[in-house]
This record gives sequence, structure tokens and C-alpha cells, in this order.
Amino acid sequence: MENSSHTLPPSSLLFSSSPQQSCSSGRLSLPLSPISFPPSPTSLSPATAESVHSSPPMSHCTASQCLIQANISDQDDLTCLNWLHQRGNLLPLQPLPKMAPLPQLEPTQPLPPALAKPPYSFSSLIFMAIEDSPNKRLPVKDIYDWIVNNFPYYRTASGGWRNSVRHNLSLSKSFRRIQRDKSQVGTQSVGKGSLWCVCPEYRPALLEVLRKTHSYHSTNSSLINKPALLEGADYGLPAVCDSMEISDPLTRTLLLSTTSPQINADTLSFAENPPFPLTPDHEELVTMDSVEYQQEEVIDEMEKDPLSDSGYIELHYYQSQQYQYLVVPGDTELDLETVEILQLDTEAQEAAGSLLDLAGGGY
DNA sequence: TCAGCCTTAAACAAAT
DNA sequence: CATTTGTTTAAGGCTG
Repeated sequence: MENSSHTLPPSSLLFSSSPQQSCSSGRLSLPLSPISFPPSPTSLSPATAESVHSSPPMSHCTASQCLIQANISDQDDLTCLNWLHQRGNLLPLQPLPKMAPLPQLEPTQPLPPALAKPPYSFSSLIFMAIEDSPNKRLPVKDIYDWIVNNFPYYRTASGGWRNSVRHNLSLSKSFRRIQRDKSQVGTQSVGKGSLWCVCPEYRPALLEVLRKTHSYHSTNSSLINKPALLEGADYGLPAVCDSMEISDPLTRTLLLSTTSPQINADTLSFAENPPFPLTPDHEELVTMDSVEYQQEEVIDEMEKDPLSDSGYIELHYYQSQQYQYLVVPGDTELDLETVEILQLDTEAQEAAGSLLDLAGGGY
């Protein structure tokens, strides 16, 4: 197994993703406050904000959903940009005034990372944008906005990249177009075009690409082209360690995910509250309110996770520029004190290691 | 060399 | 009518 020290920095604890875990189960008792998860619809247009409030009521939720919910409740204003200010190391991403003059650089002066082209492919950018949305679906315009807001390079780039975004959406099998809910015509602006989401079956691959790109560029400082949200954070989670804040979408995308689609927290939230019917046919357009969703079908399509029946869960965290995880018994009371104990518990680490070996290794 | 992936550009149609 | 959105084709660069 590689890169898994099985030590867990308590304050960088993220989430387990056992299907059985839910906020209402009481088994996850993370002292997560104050959570300052970005409300995500930061850059959303009013048309998209509509979809935020159209989320189905959650009788129970996944850890990530609880986080998001907790935050949304604190920030009703969907245009609130406070989360961007909540980390001192987000200067390049601070919401610049729309017409803010960009720094004038000498011709020979290298571009600061925030203004250099990000290393991420358009597919990855789109993926991150969609993943960072509350309902995992965005219209094209909001994908543009997300990219611009998170990667200042595109603020000044010629408009051709938007064409590339649309080109990617259309051409890539990873993304699926879904119709907006037309039932709200007359009450709110429906907006132009469709919503785009990530095809669940391609999500693991997209995550893997993101991980590889992230890992490569985080270990090659000369090639640094960090997403603005991570600027100054060394791709790590120092802010998380300090305050349990997870402010950047890339980190959230990576850390709230696991290698297994079945126990992926976002996938679970998606499966529990699908914003639209899933069909294997990429060409098919469906309305979001017309088809009953069958969770079992999605689960069946997913690869069986070796840990799913083991009674163990995965904890994902970031340490030493590596994404690592620890496997602990599923009924562990996951407060920080317990985590600290686990960190010192070599027996648990050995158990985790053997389980991980069984599960097929780490990152 | 080749295939595959990605980016960029462009043209066009449809929707708003 | 202008703009946005979505699709398609083509070409070139990069990489394994």
C-alpha cells in the first residue's frame, strides 16, 4: 500500500462515507462548528438559485449534506460571498470588483500563479464547478461564472474558452444535459438552456484525473499553477486544521469523495436525493420532476465496495501533500478526541492497513 | 509513427 | 434582432 501513514491529524478530519452513516444516525458526532462551507451558489444566477431551494426535504442526510445544510442555514443570501473572506490565504480569489483593474506586469515578468493558466482540463474545471454546486447541476452560464470566480486567469482570457467549455459539455460523455424544471415558469426566470450534471458512472474517472493533476502540480512547485482558491494554502488544508473550514471547491471535490463510488458521500447524497432521473442513455433528455427515481438501480450499477459490508468506514484526510485515509470501525464515535486516540492506536492502524490491502490499496 | 486526448476556432441552428 | 446555448467539424499540440 502506498502513501498511507494511517495517522490522522485530528483537525483535518474529513468524512467517512459509509452508506449507513448519516447525520441522523448519531454515529458521526464531529464537532464541526463553525463550518464555513461555501454556500456554493456564490456565483449562481437567480435562475440557478431557484434550484437551490428546490432541493427535496432531507429527512436524513449525508455528512456532506449536513455540512452544506448547516452552512446554508447560516447564509440565506445565496449571493453571499462571505465564505471567500473567511480564509486569510485566499487573496487571489477574493471577489474582485467586476471591473477591478488587473495588475500591470512587465513583459518579462512571470505571471503570478493566480493569473497563469490553470493546469486543469476543461473537463476538470466543469467537473469541479458542477461538484461545487448544491444540487450537482449547473447551467452553462454558472459554469462560466464558477470558472471565472475561481480561476482569475479566465477573467482576462479571450472568450474562446467559453466555446471550449460548451464544446466539452457537448462532446464529453462525462456530462449530461438535463432539462430545467419548466413548472416554475411564471414564478421565476427559468433561464436559458439546460442544466448540466456529471454522469455518475464517469465521476470516479473525473475524480481520478483531478487527483492526478492535483498531485502532480502540488509536488512540482516549478509548475505551480494553483487554483486561486488554494493559493497560499500549499494545496493542503492548514485552514482546515485550524478551524475545520473547507473553503476551496477542489479540496472539497477531492476530500469529500472516496475511490469507491458506492461509499462516496456525494454519490450517496446524489443517490438519496437525485435531482433528476438517471438514465444510461446520454442522449435522453428528461424533465426533472416527471420520473420517479429508483435508487436501487444506481446502486446496482456501482461497483461493490470491499468495505461496504465490513463494518468499517473510511476517513479521508490530507497530509503531507497526499490524500490519505484511515479505516476505522463503523461504529466509532468520531469526535476529535477519538480521532486523537485512533491516531496513536497502532493496533487500529495495523487493522486499517490490512483492510486497505484487502480493499485494494490507497492513493 | 500513431492513437488518444485536449484545446482552440469556427460555423451553424435553435432557443430565449 | 441580438445574444446565448448547444452541436458539430476541423486542425494543431502534446504525450505515451
